[in-house]
Order: sequence, then C-alpha cells, then structure tokens
Amino acid sequence: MIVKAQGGDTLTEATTKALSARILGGEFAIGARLPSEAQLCTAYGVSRTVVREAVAALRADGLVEPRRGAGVFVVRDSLSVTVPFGEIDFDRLSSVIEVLELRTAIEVESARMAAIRRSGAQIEAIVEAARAVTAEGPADADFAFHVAIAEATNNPCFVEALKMFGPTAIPRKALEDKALSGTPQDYIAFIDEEHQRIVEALLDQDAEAAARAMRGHLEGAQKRYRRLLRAR
Amino acid sequence: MIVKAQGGDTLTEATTKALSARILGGEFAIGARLPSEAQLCTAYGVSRTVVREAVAALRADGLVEPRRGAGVFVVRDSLSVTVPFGEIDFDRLSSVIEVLELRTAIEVESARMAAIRRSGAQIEAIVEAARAVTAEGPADADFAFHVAIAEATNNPCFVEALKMFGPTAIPRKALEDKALSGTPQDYIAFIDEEHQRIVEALLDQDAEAAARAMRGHLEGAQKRYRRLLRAR
DNA sequence: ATATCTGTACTTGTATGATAACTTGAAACC
DNA sequence: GGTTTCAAGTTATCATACAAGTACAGATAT
Repeated sequence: MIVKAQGGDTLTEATTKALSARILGGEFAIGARLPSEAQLCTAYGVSRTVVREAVAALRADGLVEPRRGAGVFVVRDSLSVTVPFGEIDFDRLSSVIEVLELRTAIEVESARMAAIRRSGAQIEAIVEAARAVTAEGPADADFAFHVAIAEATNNPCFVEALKMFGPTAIPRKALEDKALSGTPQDYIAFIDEEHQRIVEALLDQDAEAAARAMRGHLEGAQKRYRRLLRAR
Repeated sequence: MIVKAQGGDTLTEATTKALSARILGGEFAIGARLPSEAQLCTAYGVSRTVVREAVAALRADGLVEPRRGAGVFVVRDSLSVTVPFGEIDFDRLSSVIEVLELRTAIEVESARMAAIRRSGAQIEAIVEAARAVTAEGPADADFAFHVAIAEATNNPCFVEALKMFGPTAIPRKALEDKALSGTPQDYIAFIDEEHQRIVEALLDQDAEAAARAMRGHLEGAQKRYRRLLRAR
C-alpha cells in the first residue's frame, strides 16, 4: 500500500494519516510494536525522512512512543479514545454521570456569572427559552435554555464548553426516566419548576441563589440517572 | 543557544521543547514566521533532521503551519493558551481571563469533589505536589498540583478537562507578574500559602472549605491578570 | 545445569548533501 | 504604470552514512 500526497496534503501528512488510521483502527493494540522504519518505508513507498516525521507527529499526539534500539510502540489505541474530549466514551454508562458532573461544575458557575453579567436582552432570551421547554417539551429546548444562560456570562468559553457536551447529555436520556417519575407531563412540569427557580434568581441578579438553583437542577439529573443505573 | 539532550530526552525532544517555549512564551506572535530551518540548525547546533522533526511535532500540536517555499508560521501563541477547544476565538486579549474563568468553574467543583472522594494515596500525591511547587518553583509543578486534585475526584472527565487547558494557563505568565507582586520568592511563598489552605481543607474532607480555597486561589490569578492588562 | 558474559543483527537517533517544488520580491521589459 | 521574468530563499523529499541503544542467541564460566 503506497501512500500518495492528495488534496494539498504533503507526503508526510498522508503517511501520518495512514499510520494513525491503522493504529486507531485497532490493527495495533497498546504495547504493540509498529513495523520498523525501514519496513514502513518500503510498505508506503516513501523515504525514511517522511516516515520519521510521521512518527514524530504521532508521538506528539501521544499515540506512539519510539524507543531507540527497540522500535516504535503504541501507547494509545482505538479503545482509549478519551482524549479529544469532543468524543467522550459515552458507551460506558457511568461516563454519562461523569460528564454530568463536569457539566454541573461549568453550569453552576455559568449561572452565578450570568446572574451578575446578564444584559436585558440576554435575560429575555433565557425567559423565552424556558417558555419553549414548556411548550415544545424538553428534547432540544432544554439544551437551548442552558446555552442561553451560558451566553449571558458573556464569556464565550462557557458556551463553547457547554456545546461540547451537546444536547445528548441530559434530555434525550432523561426521557426514559418517565417510567420512574410518572408521565411525561409530570416530568415537564417538574423540570419547568426547576427552571423557574433558576430564572427568578437570574432576574434578581442573585448570584448565589442562581448557583444553588442550577446545582439543584443538575444534581437532580445526576440522581435520576443513578437511579436508572441501579434499576438495571 | 545550543540545545543539549538532557534527562532521557532526545535531541529532537529538547529542540521541540525549546521551540515551543519560545512560541508559547510570546516571542513569535500569531502569523509570525519562524527562522528558516537552516537558521534554526545553526542557532540550536543541530542537524536539519532534528529541526524538521521538531517542527513536525509542533505542527501535530497545531502550534505552527509550515508552508513550502515560504516558511514556518505560527498559528497559535501564548495568549491562545494551548486549548484545542473547538474553535474559540482566542485572538482577543481578554481570552486568557475567559479561559481562567472556565477553569475556575471546573477546579472549584474539582476541589469540592476531591475533598469527599479522595483516597489516602491521592491526598498523599496532592501533598507531595504542593511540596514540589515550593521546591521547584511554580513552572510546571503548579499545574501538576491542580491535576493531582482533579485526579482525586475519581472522575476522569475533570482530569481531561483540566489537561485541555495545559500548564500554560497560569504559571508561566504569572511569573511576569513578579514586577507587580514583588520578587519571585515572595510570589512562590504567596502561592504556597494558598495551596496550603486548599490542602488542609482536603485533609479535613471539608468540601465547602476546599471549594472556597480553590476559588480564592484562581480568582486571585484572575485579578493579577486583570491588573496586568490594565498596566499595558 | 545454571548463570553470566559477549557478540551480532536489528532498531532508532543524528548528520550531511543533493534535488525538486514552491514562494516571494525585485529587476527588467514593454 | 503594469506585466513578465528571474533569482534567491524556503520547505519537501530522497539517499547514504554512522552513532547509539536493544534484544536475543550462543559461548563461556561457575
């Protein structure tokens, strides 16, 4: 299999991608040794310079670790993805709770800051978002509500961080919750009450109350989730 | 300035670190061109192979972008604080503070959870990390201290989130702070005192005290940063 | 028989020189 | 003034050579 530079890529980039694909694709397990540089050269039809720079790139990404005299060894593979963080391993059930805990950290502070910094337009957007949850159900509207609050911090980092988790974290899953908490109607009413507490604190510009309300809201979600786990 | 391989590092690694330090240290702004490979070779006293592999590593980290025929250009610098965080616009000066605010959110909760969940081994690691800051200075040791606390949450998400910011966020820049806060010695002693407050709360398993101490620590950093901005 | 030493083949690390492909800016030209 | 051309400089790639380290087989000593 000979790599060719395509689409503006250099040979080195193409080789890097090819190699990383093989590693992340599972061809090499953690601890496995890659073919030697010489073998990779003939396999990919490139010079040693190219192979070495590709390996250097993989090393910088923490994918492999070359050991002089011994070979190049894989230190991370498809199963230990964790790192890009955009794609947290949601397969593990517990990881949902772990993400929820991190999200709680960010959103509690988000609410605290929003209470102080929010503009008039921003609080209006928040109130409107809360209304939408009642009207349309929690599916995506709930996430929009949380994003509206993050935006009211006037710190784009909070918005980015929140969006990184995506709407998947709570609502969609939480809906399976209805078997435990009663009908969907009850569930929406319940969520709505928690949202109202947050909105009022933001209206009052009461930072601590906002933080408390948000913490209650999200820790509630955590609890419901844990209950789901136990129910299995 | 000639780099030498030290501490198990290869020449390439040493060169990579030296170069990345210069970039993150602010010597090259975004869009600036690095010295040519030939110049870097003579400057660091290494072969072109080494320089090229170092650049390949920086490229993999998204720090620079080589353009054939033109040169190697910086695409991220000290003020964009390492964060591969989606595509946040870190160009604006205030972004350091924004990142710091997000980090505060995460770390305050991190301290709170660590106080409750920490194991015996974990608290030992934290104490040891605090000692290292005193001994070696804040450079990288400070970040290790914060990571140790994140690990004591037993929630890998917190560790990942923290590592995303990287060690650059506070310490390196905060050192420039010495002009404002007195000698480096004073600065270390000051930081150390704040760390001790956090450690004691964690030892006592006092979640709220840990959260307060951590908040004070990081909001202090924010304040020092804001002062730096105003001083411009 | 076991343990230790040694050598050899293989591997990565570094240096050097050559050529190709490309960019950029200035000089020459119309 | 605007366009073309060219030369110098830059990265990309290749090839070769040697240094330095590892690992394993086989010899050697105990």
